[in-house]
Amino acid sequence: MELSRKAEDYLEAILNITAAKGRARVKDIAQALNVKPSSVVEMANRLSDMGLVDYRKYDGISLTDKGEGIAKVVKDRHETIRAFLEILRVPPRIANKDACIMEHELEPETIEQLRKFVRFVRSAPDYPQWLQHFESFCKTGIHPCELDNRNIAMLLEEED
Amino acid sequence: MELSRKAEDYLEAILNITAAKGRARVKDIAQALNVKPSSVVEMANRLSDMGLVDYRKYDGISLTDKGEGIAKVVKDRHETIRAFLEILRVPPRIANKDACIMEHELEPETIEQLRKFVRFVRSAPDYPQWLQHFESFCKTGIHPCELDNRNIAMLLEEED
DNA sequence: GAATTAATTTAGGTTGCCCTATATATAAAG
DNA sequence: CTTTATATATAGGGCAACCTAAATTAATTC
Repeated sequence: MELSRKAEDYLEAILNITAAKGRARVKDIAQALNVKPSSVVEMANRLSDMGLVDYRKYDGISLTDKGEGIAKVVKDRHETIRAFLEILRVPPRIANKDACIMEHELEPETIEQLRKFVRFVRSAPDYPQWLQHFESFCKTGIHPCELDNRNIAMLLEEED
Repeated sequence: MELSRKAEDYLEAILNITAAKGRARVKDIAQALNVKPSSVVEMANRLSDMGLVDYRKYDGISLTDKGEGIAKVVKDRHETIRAFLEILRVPPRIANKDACIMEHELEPETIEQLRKFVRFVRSAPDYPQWLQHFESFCKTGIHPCELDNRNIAMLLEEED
């Protein structure tokens, strides 16, 4: 009973739309996933057969408990990956888009390491120095720690 | 002329097999990608139509210059992602597997940030302290920097 | 409440990627 | 050089996701 990427995308979209608008209509789902309404109907039937959504014609789509459970796991993965990419200074819109792509099929071990990394950065008492270094590395291509004592001495001299 | 994930996988496999064994035979490619030989033949024809491989029946498959160029870009992405996941302490086999999954479709900006991150870590003069901290965080769930002076004082007292 | 507009559903088709079973070509062994 | 084994190729299907066009139902407006 392996769930496809796309099926996960649909579940996540339904969860988000339901949270935002109370009810997930075919049109909204189609818009969110950039597909045609007929494709949504097709998937709705498939998900309904799997017991993951309740789908009655002309009356929107809602998650079953089982479907909601899965959707929340998917969404949580998504959030982790998005946060992680933003730590790496991927622009927010791209981070979100790529999280959509990465969130499926990665091994649990990998997701877990991403999760730990996010927690690690967030649990630091101050804004981590290495992250500041990473930022300046992104801009200059130079690792601040490469500047050894001699370089620092030179820099100080220049300040005269 | 968008190239599909799978097509990229085939190109990368052909590059690797050619490097290792001199010539990429249908059987080897099938084995590398876990598909049946007939699937390889089908894709070989498609890639040949696109001008990415030279394919003559019963005589193996080789990359054209164009195909080799693409394959090398794909392989480079793969290596970047694999290295990156290993920095995050994802076990090597899983890192490699998940790199296969991630290497397609991520935005160039995201790949670029991963690349920078890998370079950043590698260009550090010493083994980065924050990485040591991340490792102990993975084991203990505690961020070493959370231990402020008081905690350190307590720890020192215990050493008496 | 009849007519129009919008949303949804159905029917039928396409593409990518995979498969099995069968046929054919090449390589190895007798 | 013929037989056998291995590798490759072809034919014919299947399935997931998508599409367009046509039909149907629901909602809105007059």
